[in-house]
Amino acid sequence: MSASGFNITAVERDTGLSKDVLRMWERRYGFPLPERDAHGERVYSTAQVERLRLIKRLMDQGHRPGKLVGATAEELARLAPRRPPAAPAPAGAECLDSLLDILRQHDVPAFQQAMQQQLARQGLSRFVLDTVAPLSVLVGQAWEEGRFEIFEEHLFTEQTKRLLRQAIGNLPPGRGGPRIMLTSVPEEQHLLGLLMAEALFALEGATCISLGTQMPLPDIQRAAAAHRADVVALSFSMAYPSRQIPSILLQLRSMLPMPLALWVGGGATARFTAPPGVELIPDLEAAVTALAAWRQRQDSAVLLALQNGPEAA
Amino acid sequence: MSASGFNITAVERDTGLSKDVLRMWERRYGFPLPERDAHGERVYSTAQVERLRLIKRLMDQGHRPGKLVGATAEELARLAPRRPPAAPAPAGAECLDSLLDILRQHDVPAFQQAMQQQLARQGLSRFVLDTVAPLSVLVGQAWEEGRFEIFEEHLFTEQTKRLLRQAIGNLPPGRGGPRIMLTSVPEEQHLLGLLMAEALFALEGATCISLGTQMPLPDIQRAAAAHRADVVALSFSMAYPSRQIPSILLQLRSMLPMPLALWVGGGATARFTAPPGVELIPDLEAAVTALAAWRQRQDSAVLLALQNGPEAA
DNA sequence: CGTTTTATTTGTCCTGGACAAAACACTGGT
DNA sequence: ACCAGTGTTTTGTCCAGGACAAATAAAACG
Repeated sequence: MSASGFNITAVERDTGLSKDVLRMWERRYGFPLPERDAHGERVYSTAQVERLRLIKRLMDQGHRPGKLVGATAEELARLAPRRPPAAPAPAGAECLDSLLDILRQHDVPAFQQAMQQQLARQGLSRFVLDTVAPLSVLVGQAWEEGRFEIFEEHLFTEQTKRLLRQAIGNLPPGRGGPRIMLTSVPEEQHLLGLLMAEALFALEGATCISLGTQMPLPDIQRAAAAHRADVVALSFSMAYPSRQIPSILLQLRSMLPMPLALWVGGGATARFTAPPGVELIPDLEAAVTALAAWRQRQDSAVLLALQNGPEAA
Repeated sequence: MSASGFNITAVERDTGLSKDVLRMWERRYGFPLPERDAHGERVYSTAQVERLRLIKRLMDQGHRPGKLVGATAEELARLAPRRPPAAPAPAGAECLDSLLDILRQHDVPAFQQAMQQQLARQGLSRFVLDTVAPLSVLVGQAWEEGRFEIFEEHLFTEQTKRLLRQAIGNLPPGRGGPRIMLTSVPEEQHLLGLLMAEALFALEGATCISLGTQMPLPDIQRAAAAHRADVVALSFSMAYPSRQIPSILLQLRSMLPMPLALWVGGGATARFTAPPGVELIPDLEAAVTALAAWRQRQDSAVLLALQNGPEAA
């Protein structure tokens, strides 16, 4: 229908490739070669944007752009993710598939009810680990492969956020453990991962302070001080440009006092190495582990202080 | 602590000013004039970033950059927001002020509890109209005037979203009335207004389908069809560039079948006129009115159909 | 006084050059 | 055969300065 074209800003937004990269590829590889409007500005076709999105996805899986711009059908064959052999979720696969089916039928009440049921059956912890997490991966894959519309993905995200928030709200307000501040950096708007982590942390009795997404670094610093946080937990989704992450973490690390822990999770964690002083949380199980480790460290520190000089307190 | 400098990407991230703008200002106004590293790349100081953030905030209030880069103390005086003379909320002001105070003290449990209490006292409808709506205006103003940090505003938004979603979830699932699909266009990420509207609609027994924010226009079209929506409700926040809104609405209107109503609300509604076939919802009271009007129209249409030819059904 | 026309301000896009960091390919030693 | 070190290619980001259009303010006009 819409024969409309995309300008370079729109393409940057829709593909996650920066303007500089788009122009560079055009210069070096001759793709994409957009039309120009009356004023000489680039106008990308829908097909080009589609293809760029595919290329970006393959790059996120570890391929290199130079190899991707040539050829066309072979890419589909090469679709095999290079980085993670990624064993598909084994257990409860039928159940997840049936949830996907409900989504595809746009039956909101049925989806809500099925999820509620699943939550009641599994309990919040297993529900997060065994249902929400793998389901969100499946939805992401389905969308990337064109089997899902954007609005179906949005619907899943919105309904699931709702459910998780409600479940978290029903927990007794955490008073103990570390004070964990959860947020994400600017340009990173995915909240679902943070909510899943928060659910698990709250279940363990930690005090969670949820600031939503897109917090500028200086504000993270100020917020951590204002809330007397022991831990700052960040999430970087699969889509976030992983190249920029280490420098962001380095900078944030230098802005925060050392005793404050910095935990980083999300789909992007597979694609970079953490600077010193930053703990990588590759998956949700690791989040629980990190929490336990923090507490143990804390306990032994207290013990040590008592041994060395009880009067110091 | 951090004697570190910011590179241009970090400044873009933390201030919201694009690299192009930063270089342009340097060329035109001579500010900011960052140091250069060994390789000739810009290195901004913390003070410069702070100042840029202040300038950005004032610009969002309607000031122009040319006037802001000169002078230093006068800006603090000029802090007065230029856009809205904005009559302050009259009724229940003390209560709102006390909520603001709690926020300023970063006491999350106390805020949650106070809001819960307020909700129980007022009921959902009045709570939305008399507490959440004016409070979000106040928070917005406080942020613009520098009396609130960004993270305080985010905290308010996040906690309030949580509360509203929970309250909506506790309502009986709407089965009747129009089927209302709520979402926003790309670049518009504010959800709170949509949630407030959803709460009111759900209270009236309408069926709400919430897709979250940032839905591309073609997907709105497809989603409306898939969900058999009677109404598409969009929200444009104060911050959205109002110039672009009419053309977006015109385009969307042409994509949707005519019997489907298109309702548009949010802070931006004061600054543009609606194209034909689009209903403007300037505030939340109007949302309830629009719903009642839709139903009445529907009823009389049914009645008319019955009078003219009952067998047509 | 309200509306149209002109001037100024301001942001975004463009080209093409340069360089560093990462990924890869190759070497020689144990 | 495996590993460490070195050279080469790939790839992304930054820079400068020019151009222009969209947004805003100022001026002219009815």
